[in-house]
Amino acid sequence: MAAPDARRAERERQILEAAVRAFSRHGYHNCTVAQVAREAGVADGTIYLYFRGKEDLLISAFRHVLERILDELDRELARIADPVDKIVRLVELHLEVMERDPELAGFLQFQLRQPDAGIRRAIAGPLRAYARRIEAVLDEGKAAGRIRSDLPTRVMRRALFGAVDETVSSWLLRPGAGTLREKAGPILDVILHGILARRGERPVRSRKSS
Amino acid sequence: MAAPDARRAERERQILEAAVRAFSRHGYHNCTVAQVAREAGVADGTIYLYFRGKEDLLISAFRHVLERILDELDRELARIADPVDKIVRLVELHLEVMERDPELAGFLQFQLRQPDAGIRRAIAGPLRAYARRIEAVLDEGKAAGRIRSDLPTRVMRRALFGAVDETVSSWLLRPGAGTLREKAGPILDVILHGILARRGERPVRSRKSS
Amino acid sequence: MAAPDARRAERERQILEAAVRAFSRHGYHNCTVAQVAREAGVADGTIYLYFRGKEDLLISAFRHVLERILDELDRELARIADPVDKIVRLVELHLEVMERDPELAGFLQFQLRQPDAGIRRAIAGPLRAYARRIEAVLDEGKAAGRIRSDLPTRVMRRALFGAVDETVSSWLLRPGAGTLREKAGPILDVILHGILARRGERPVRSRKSS
Amino acid sequence: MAAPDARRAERERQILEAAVRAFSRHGYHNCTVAQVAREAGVADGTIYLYFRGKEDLLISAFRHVLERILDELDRELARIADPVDKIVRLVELHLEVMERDPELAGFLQFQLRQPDAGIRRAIAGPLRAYARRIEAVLDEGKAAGRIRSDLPTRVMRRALFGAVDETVSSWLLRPGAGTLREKAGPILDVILHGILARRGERPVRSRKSS
DNA sequence: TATGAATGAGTGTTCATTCAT
DNA sequence: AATGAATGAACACTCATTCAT
Repeated sequence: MAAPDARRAERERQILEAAVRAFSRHGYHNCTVAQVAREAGVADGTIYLYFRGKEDLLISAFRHVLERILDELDRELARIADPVDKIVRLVELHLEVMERDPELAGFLQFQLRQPDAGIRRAIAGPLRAYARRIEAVLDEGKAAGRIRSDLPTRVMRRALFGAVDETVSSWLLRPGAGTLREKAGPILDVILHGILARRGERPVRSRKSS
Repeated sequence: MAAPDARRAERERQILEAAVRAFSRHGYHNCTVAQVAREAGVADGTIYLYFRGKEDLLISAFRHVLERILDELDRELARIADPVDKIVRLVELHLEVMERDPELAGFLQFQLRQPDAGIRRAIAGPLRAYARRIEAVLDEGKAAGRIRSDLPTRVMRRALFGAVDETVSSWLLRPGAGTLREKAGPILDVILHGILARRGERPVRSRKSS
Repeated sequence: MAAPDARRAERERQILEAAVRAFSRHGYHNCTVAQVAREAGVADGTIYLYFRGKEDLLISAFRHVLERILDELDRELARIADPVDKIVRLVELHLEVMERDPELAGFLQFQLRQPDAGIRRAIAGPLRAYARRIEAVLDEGKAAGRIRSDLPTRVMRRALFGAVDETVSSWLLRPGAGTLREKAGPILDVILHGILARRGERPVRSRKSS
Repeated sequence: MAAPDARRAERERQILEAAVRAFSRHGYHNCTVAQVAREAGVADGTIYLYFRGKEDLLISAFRHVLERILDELDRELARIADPVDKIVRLVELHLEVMERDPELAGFLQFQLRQPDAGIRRAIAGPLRAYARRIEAVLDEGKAAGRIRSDLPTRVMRRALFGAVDETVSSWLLRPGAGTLREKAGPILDVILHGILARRGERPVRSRKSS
């Protein structure tokens, strides 16, 4: 029946998920295309029927993975009304996804951070979709009066994402330091309330500007 | 005969600083040892009289660079009494260093983030020295009652570093988005005071635990 | 059911002529079987129902092309009585064929001259049929007392063919150097009468020498 | 001593001559760079210290070989006064060179005739130097009144070269058909005097022009 | 008969590293 | 100590050919 497209899509998925595993396991640069092919159970040449090359494989794998994460994220956030609860859930989900599949985490956290400028740029595009999700939630919070509106959304987003991202990286480097899920609360506490002790706090100001 | 060790140290420094420039410019993987040698003004083989190989060059360059940054940081922080002011200065200095030398920034921000597990581990060691500086300041703040003591120092450190790090990365990828220095205030504001609107805020709680 | 053999022959011709075009355009080695298939409007695999492989395709294409050229040659020569006129016509026709279809010319002149020994040998067979035509005409001339009989026919054939062949190659490499047809007269003059000055010609002097 | 340049030149020659042998033996396309390296007694990578790549190797080898042939040709021709004798000697030498070193002959006759347009063009340049030698001798003959001046030099050159070239090719394809040297006389006879029987010859004219 | 997706063998080239000078 | 010529292992990618449909 009319399933050649489905067949093709299935094959593509099979290769992409093999790529995530193989890249995560051996490291993008040390991983040969042949290893990805073997992991996917196809011949070397077959890879090139679906992707332009190794780099395209990396970028496509990222897009594939991100798509599924965004889907899950959107589904989850749709169920939640309160903007702050959404932020909470977003952070939790981020950590859950990483903890659930460490190979995926290694892929996203390390293999994707390629020093190569071309790859970085190609990654940046899709990544912005995730950034927009975060900013949308923050803006929603601002509109609802739950999030400070005297700060640029982008600054808050970078702080939030940076904090979570750094946490995941640390966790991957030091296995056995507890679960990742349990870090959600404290991180959120820092981002939501700040680290300053409540009483006697004085305004912070950049001391010099030159 | 006067100072053979000094001579050697000078040569070493010369090569390391060439490595930072060369790696930053071409990318670690695309940069050949010959390019580093040319940049340093020595022969290819000479590199191997000072370093075990390309990887050692990357790691040593990082250590060299970090050492100088830590020296400057320590000098600066020694002048400041207030723990919160120290945090402020730490963030400012981090951003200043990056802005002052974009080649150094590219090196630290991109070339150093190698997917290779071995490199990552080797980088992690020296990096902990920087982490310890941050944590020391935070602990000082806790002791002085200026920083919340109901949160693990490490969590705060990760949030602070992650936020700053993410900001630097973003800035490098989008040139012309203002100076880096001017981002210090807002980031600190987020980390110190949090992003929640002040009045009517209710406790944040993780909604589900499964 | 009507004419399965005719159908097959037609398909074969269609592929062979596509091969001539494709090989000529891209060069035998740079031309993929898939390109020939596309040019012929058939699937890649279909090629292999008609030919053993790429090399067989080249050789068969040559045979196909040569056959038609020989047919035309035979028809033309049959009309001519005088052996020398036959030689003249042979050269003219050779040049006409090449000029008429530059893609065919490129195929015969360049793509066929494969350094591969196996191909060279396979080409040599059919080519001998052309050589025999030339030699037949020369022998006819000898018998009629129009052509010198103190020289081996084969030597004359090689000189004649070599001169014409070299002329075609030169012409293909320098487009815009006149028509190919107009070269027939001078070449024939050389081959028929030689290059030696006949009698008491006086010295001609090149007007400039630099 | 000051012999680094000499050392380099020697190495280069060593590789080029290995390339001629290897290309001739296996065929340019079937010959791997590794085979050339082995033949030259150097490592694969060393080839690339002296040449840009496989194609450059082919072209450089041709230039190298041609240079030596031209040197020998010039030395020989310098000794001869009579222009026609020069032509005779040129043809003899061409055949001698080929016969003397069949591997060189195979290289020049087959491996160099690459269907690849880029290579063809690169070969054409140096080859013109040989063409100019032939034309110079012909012009000399014209000036001395020994060679017909009613024919374009280029036409004569193409006929002469084509005839000799075709002879060499034939000889390489049919070993055991006598020596190459002995073909010089007959070929020259054809080119110098033509193939027409002397008596009763009538003017040759192109019969039709459409 | 025809298709075209899949195969996997084959190779030019780079570059980190070594070592004779 | 310094050089830089030489090394050779490693790898992405192409494409002729096959075969299940």
